[in-house]
Amino acid sequence: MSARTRAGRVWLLKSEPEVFSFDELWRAPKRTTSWGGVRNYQARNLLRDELSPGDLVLFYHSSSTPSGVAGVAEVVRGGYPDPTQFDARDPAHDPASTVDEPRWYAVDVRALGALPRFVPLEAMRAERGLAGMVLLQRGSRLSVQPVTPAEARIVLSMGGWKDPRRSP
DNA sequence: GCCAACGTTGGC
DNA sequence: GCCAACGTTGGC
Repeated sequence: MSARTRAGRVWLLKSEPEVFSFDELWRAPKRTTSWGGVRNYQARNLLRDELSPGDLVLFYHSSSTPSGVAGVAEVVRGGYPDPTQFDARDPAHDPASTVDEPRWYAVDVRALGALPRFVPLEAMRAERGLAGMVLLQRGSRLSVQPVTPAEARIVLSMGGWKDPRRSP
């Protein structure tokens, strides 16, 4: 494993760029956002239990032309109750959820940088080393996905990524 | 816009 | 607990 990913694991987070793009994260205060509104139990479990500060994030643009990995971010705060579930005006409001027993979780994510080269889905499909990626599995829809270190190295290399956290 | 794949809901 | 119906995701 490279030093780049030594400190933590790597995740792929999907977002529709028309709803929230990597560029919007880049321009956000502190380049940070609360990653919430996820209403799938498998993804919820990952947000709540697995994503940890320092973990790397591949920011994937879905339902887009083309779809693909647009940028790199990092987790800066691990799972905490997703505030949107308590907000009656939020589309992700969940009336069945209570503060004492929250059902949904969010993490905070900070942009590290756009990939010098956008990595389209099609290019990832063509890469033998990425054949096992959750993203590329038939019917895969999970919006929070684990990425292996080897897969991350390939995607980051395709994108021309140099980790600013490691640069002299 | 189409539709395959998947997750959730709710009747029984 | 089963499973049909329905809603959503997301590539094309």
